[in-house]
Amino acid sequence: MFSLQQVIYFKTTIEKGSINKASKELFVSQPALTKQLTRLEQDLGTCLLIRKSTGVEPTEAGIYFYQRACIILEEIKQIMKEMGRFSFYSSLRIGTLPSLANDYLPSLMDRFINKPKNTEEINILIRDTTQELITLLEDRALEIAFVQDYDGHPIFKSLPLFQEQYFAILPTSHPLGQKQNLSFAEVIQEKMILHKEPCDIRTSFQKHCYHLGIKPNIILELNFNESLLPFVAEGYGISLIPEMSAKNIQDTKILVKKIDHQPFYRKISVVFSEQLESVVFRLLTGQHPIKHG
Amino acid sequence: MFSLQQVIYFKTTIEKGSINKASKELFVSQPALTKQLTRLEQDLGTCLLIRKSTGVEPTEAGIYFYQRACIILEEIKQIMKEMGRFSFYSSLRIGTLPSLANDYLPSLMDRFINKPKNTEEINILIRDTTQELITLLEDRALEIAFVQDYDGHPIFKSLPLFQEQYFAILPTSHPLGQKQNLSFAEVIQEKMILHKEPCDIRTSFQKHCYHLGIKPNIILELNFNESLLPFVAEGYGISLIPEMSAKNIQDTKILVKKIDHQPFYRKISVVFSEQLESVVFRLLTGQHPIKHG
DNA sequence: AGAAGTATATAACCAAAAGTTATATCGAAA
DNA sequence: TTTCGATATAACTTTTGGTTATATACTTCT
Repeated sequence: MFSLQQVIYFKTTIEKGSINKASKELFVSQPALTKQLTRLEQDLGTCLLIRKSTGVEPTEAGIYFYQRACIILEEIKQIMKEMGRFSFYSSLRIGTLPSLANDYLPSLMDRFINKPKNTEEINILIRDTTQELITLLEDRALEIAFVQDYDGHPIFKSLPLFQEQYFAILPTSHPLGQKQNLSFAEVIQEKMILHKEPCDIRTSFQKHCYHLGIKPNIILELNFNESLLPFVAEGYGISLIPEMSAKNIQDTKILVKKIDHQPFYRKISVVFSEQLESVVFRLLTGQHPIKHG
Repeated sequence: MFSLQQVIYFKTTIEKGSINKASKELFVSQPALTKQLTRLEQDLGTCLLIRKSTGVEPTEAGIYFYQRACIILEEIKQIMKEMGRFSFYSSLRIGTLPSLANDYLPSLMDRFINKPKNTEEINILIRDTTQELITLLEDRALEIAFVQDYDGHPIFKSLPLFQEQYFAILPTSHPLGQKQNLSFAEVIQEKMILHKEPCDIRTSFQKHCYHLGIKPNIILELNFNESLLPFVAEGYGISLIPEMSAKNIQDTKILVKKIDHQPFYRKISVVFSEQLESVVFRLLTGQHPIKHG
């Protein structure tokens, strides 16, 4: 009997029109995918794909199987979701980045917890980097993680939540303080203060700079337990923080400026193991699925 | 993601009401089944089965999943069948027992081959025992086998075709020749001639005797390349042959007698690999599925 | 109550399946 | 032709599913 995994592999391959591309999407190597597709064809006793040097296209049998497979997979997805209401996860461990822990996450939690029958015990764990949170998920020390700039994982599901821009923070005395808004180009010509690796802001900042072909001028690198703010306030240089965190800055020695042109932003996603899809759904919408029977 | 196999395992377990019983039906060990069921529960994030010392019963979630699973599995079965019309099996290797090779199988073949578009090349292979045929299936030297007294296999599908009685053959001079019909009890008190192991007739004959608590009196054991008939004709003893073969006996020195009470019979089945279900369907019904598109 | 009989769970181990990297092959386009 | 993008194959490793042996727990029978 063929496996569901093979069917998913096949579906993706058809949709991408290429074993190569599909293997990337599926987070497996191209030979692994080739092998599974061959096995599926053997199991069904038919040829499903015509292999060309430009990619693959389905045979008549392939088209037929694809159509049926899509329906089945859709049904299964549905069942998985439905099963969520019987979930035995009575306590939830949620991980988050520090910047989301103050406002965003608590507001979600409120809606979630106040619903009747949601008697789950919820533990919130804060970690400085996306990487750390993913590792905790992998170790099953977490069920759900709120992370940034996430680009997929072989075993977890994810849902993009929102984007937000980074803001520049500078000392009040700084010449750029005169301007209403700044551009990214202006910002990176200044002396920058950033945290050392691993650091999500730093990673995406460097990616952004590389993309624009500019080399930033980092003059100070802090450990994660040190706050950027005092160094900026003291005039060592300028730095970047997410909009959310920017809103909370009270320090009168620091100016917060929006970056207008070539905006530099982060994407927030929620990542979770497959069987928790329905719990995440509830968390995000505040809806409680009806229990039947 | 859970696998289809796990779903099949779960379905069987529910239907049998016992992991133990289901494991026998599925041809796997009880711990293997236990493990897969546990994994399925983990994958779905729910408890599906209540384990008792009398067996298992489904939880609310289990009942729900069972219902959905049945539908999905039915659909998949359907798809497998449908895929058969694209099958790349253009030549078929069919194995059979000698007793079926003369009349029964050729009559099937005629109907099959004469259908238009059935241009398959068909090879018939004759082997003396069911065991040999199953081994050839396992080695993929055959696609389909016609066997007797078959009781399931972990990887092949099968379909019972018909039953037929064994007849007694005796020398014309034999005292029992007077009677119209014989009983099994009468037969086994006589001196018996049988083929040596492995031999399907012998195996089921001994099982039947054991079941009735009688010990047969075997006075002569032949190799498979030797025919029973001359020995019976010469009066060494009596023997048993299937009805089909009995009908073909011309020898005037041999009498064929039906066994009336405690009838002793064999079950003929066709065994085949999963993806050939639709071909077997065609073979047995003479119908040719319509090709679409 | 104690013993026997079922049923499921766990442990240790083994074989088969699925994954990986490195490399070959093949056709299309430059 | 050469290069590039795509699939196939080979050799190897890891993971999964399977096996036997054994433990544990609940009925049932004497």
